[in-house]
Amino acid sequence: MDGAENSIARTQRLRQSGATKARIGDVARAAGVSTATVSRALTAPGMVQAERRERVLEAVRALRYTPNVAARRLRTGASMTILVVVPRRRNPPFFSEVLRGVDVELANAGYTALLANLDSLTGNEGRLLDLVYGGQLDGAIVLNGALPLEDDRSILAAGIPVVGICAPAADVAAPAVVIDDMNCAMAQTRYLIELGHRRLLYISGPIGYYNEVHRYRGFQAAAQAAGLSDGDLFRFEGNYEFSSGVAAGAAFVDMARRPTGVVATSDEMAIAFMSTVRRAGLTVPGEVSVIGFDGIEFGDFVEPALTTIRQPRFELGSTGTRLLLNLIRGDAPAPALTVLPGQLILRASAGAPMS
Amino acid sequence: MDGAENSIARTQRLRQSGATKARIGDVARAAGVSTATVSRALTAPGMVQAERRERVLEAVRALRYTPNVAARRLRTGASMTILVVVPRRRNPPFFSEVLRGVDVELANAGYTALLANLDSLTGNEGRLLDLVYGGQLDGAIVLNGALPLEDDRSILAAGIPVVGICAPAADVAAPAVVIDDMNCAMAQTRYLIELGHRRLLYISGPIGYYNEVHRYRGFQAAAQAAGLSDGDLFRFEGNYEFSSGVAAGAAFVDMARRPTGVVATSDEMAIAFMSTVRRAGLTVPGEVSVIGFDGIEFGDFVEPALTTIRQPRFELGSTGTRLLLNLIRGDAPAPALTVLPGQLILRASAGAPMS
DNA sequence: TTGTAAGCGTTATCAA
DNA sequence: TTGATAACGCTTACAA
Repeated sequence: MDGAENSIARTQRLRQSGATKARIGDVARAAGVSTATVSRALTAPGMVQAERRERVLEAVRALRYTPNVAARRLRTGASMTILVVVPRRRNPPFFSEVLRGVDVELANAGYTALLANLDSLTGNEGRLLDLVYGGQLDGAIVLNGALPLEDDRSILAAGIPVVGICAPAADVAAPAVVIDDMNCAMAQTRYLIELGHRRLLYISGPIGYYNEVHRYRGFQAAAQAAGLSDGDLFRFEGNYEFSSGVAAGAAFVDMARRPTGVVATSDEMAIAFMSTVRRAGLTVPGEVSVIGFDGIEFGDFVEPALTTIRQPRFELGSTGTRLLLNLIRGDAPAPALTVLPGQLILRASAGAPMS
Repeated sequence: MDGAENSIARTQRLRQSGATKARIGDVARAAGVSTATVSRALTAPGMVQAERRERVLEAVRALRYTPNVAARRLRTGASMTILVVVPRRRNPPFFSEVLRGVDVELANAGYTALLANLDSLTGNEGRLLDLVYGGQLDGAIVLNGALPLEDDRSILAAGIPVVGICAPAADVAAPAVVIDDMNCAMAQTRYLIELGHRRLLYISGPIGYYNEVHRYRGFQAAAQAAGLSDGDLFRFEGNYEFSSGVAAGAAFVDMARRPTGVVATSDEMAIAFMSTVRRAGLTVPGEVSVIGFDGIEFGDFVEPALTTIRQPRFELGSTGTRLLLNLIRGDAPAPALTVLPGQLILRASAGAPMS
């Protein structure tokens, strides 16, 4: 409220002192046309006679006129702004690249991204929902399934188009662009098995969530297909972050009969795991082979270089964004699920088990 | 009372069937007050009689009313939105934490962050400036000195408050929050010198930019203070990214008389450098000691763990943001430069030189 | 193709 | 404390 009053007071002062911002009427007067013509010259140039259009544009330049966005939005009802909901601080190298895909695509289409870190959102969901319900958002991109929610309001109930990237938005019939989690996890697991590993540790993401459900399913499927017994399969619950890799590594070192192969569901966990067990005196891939998931660049600079699954991070972002823009335009009905493939990257952290 | 409730019920039914969004007039009618009272009840509750306020709030809930943001902005002239200009894709682990500081602080104050990746901005600066000049931005935070600019428009000319974080915004008299670059670089260098290194390689950031200028100055000052000769000091031009570390490492391996100590101006470069020279057969810190700059978490998981300078990343973000909010409120005149200290983190990548 | 004028949904002013 | 009402600056019927 303070802000509002100050702002108005300030504007008035500016006006009085002559440092006024040009408005459409000023341009109209300067160009000797009506405000309607100015508006058209700027938003639908084809509808204005060339000569007049020139006069208008010249006046615009001369007065340094920029249309007031709030007024335009109020009048048109479109905000050209997209809400991007980002998961807490997890895995910056991964998400930053996805975001770049989102950002580039949005910018190309003339949209602006409003970034909502789910972190700072805690207790602040309301503010965001005010924006959505306040008509200031044309759509939303949800990067990790988690949506801002209040007792009786949700982004979806607001009726704006939503697209999930990396995972479907929670409990929602919104289209999503995801990686082929299950097959990627199968590829990870199969690779270790083909190297000769028969006893495996799987370091999971938060259990119950979309990605984890599918990846674990892939892990199990590959293990079963190879005839591994349940007694040779272990699952350590992680959260994709370094700390989980450290914890898994510590637990691993203490195991009586250690697995020889480790399937991690994020590169961070894989990297922290390797570092931890190596410091405890184990060799990688000698005593334990490790395969990661994500394909962040760091994987190439750790010791040993990380064998992993590369996700098409940029494409996840850009593809999802294009989908949303189509939705907003009311174009084609989007497919419920767009699945992008991952790619196995062979480096040094996985090899044949010592016999 | 009865009348009000009936009225509410009726309106609610109408809305639900008509799928219209409630407006302030609907609430006013339902509560039996004027729109002015509704507005006050929501933005300045103290100015409304308790009993009436209750009636209004009840109607708001019943109608699921959320004020239209565009209208409010148009009327008040305040957008409660801050532009955050982020450098290209560089060093996600570093900037993501700075951004978290920004985001948390902004959210606390009820502001929303508009993220502009300088990457996608290329050729799109105009769009952003339209927003600024269109009155949709109350302030700007610039994360790396680079500002969107057009022939005749710039964020600063628009007259909104600007704050630089990590580096002062280019060519501008805007306040900034930075780390103590020079002293940190001196601390890096001095540490290597105290370990016994007399021949040093400095891997720079992009030459000419604020941080690099000051860090290099610190490097030189420490070297001179220790009486190192110019012939024993080398500078490799980098850009803070992995690729520079790789290039520096390759060049290093080829040197005839190699330095024994390496001062890197980013952790990514330090990490990539270590990895590169190790793969070429050199030992770290045996044959070459390396010290990084930033303090990202990855540094703890590489081999050997990276000795480095830790920047207070979150605080850089939050401090700068508080500064901006003060500026917007018109509070105290901000200091031109707020300098935060770094911290030397001792790990394993630097040791005494082999004699 | 152009101009006139009616809103878009708020909040601030002013009078009561 | 409250209500009527005039902006805020733009776009778009509608009429010419």
